[in-house]
Amino acid sequence: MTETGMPPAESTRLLRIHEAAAEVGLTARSVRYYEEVGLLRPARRSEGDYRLYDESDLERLRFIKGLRDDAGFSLVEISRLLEDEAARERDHAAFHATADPRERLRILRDRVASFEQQTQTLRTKIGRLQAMVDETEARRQGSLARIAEIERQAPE
Amino acid sequence: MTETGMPPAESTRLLRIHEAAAEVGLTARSVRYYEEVGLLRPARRSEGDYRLYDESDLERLRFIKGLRDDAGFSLVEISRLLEDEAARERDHAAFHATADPRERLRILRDRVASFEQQTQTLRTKIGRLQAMVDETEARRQGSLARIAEIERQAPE
DNA sequence: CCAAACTTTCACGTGAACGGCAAGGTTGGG
DNA sequence: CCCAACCTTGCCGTTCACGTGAAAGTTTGG
Repeated sequence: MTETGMPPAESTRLLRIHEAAAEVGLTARSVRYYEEVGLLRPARRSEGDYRLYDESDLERLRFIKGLRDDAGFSLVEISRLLEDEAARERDHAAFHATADPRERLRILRDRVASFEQQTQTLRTKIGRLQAMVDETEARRQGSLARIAEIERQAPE
Repeated sequence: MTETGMPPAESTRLLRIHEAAAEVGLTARSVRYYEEVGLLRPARRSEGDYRLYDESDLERLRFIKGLRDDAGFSLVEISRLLEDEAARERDHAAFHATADPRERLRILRDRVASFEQQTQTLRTKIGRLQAMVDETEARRQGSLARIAEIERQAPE
């Protein structure tokens, strides 16, 4: 039945590359490429060296896709944004390796700082887009004014 | 030919490609490329076929650069966004060619519609970015909660 | 146990968005 | 009128972000 020496009784289901890619709306090739340029590594490999992705990998892939599609960041920029995230993951291990509350606090505070850094970057981008919206709005108002003018001078 | 023999009373200063490019923070090569893919044509050419850009060209270039750098749109996407703009420019001529108020109203209303289309596209993008900000904020809150927990259990 | 379906790495191909150079023509100050 | 500093088109090179096989190994339903 289920006991063959008991493999890691992890309840985290692991997906192969096509499944994982489909789950987040990417192609397997893209996912491999992201690994190639250092954006993520699969949680583990199977006995036959198949890439196996867990839920946190999927989260990360979704985040990458969001930065790419929605924010229009290049993979290099995403890389920089995720540098903090990488540090976070290293700290994650460190966090569980220590029981010292002071150490844990330091790690958590670093995470908070890096989240703030990310939101700051995103908000800067939002600000620029908003400026473009405002400008377009202004031009629209200009046209509306001219419409009103004509309608005043030559009512139907 | 329909000219009066008089050169267009240039009240607008015209810039050559390097000057125009520098003015908006692009390279001459990029500007030529944008022309190649149909994003803009210079206001006119000199006698020796030099490209000459006027102020409205600069505005357009700034808009393109904004869409490219700030919004992260591809040139194809920009092309679609500016398709309306191209129609606007054709209409600009038509606008000045006609004195019929009804025709002018139609043209102006088209312009307004296209402005609204542009802001809509931009706002969609802003919405997606905002969602990412919200998510990052939520994760930040999670860390803050864990910090509070530790501080409660092990006050300094 | 076997074939189908999936995966691996390696390698070359592709479209977008330019960079850079060559071989000329144009402009403008002296 | 001359020449340096622009500009033109043409064309090939490059980087990014993948796509597309090829050849071989792995997993799994029957």
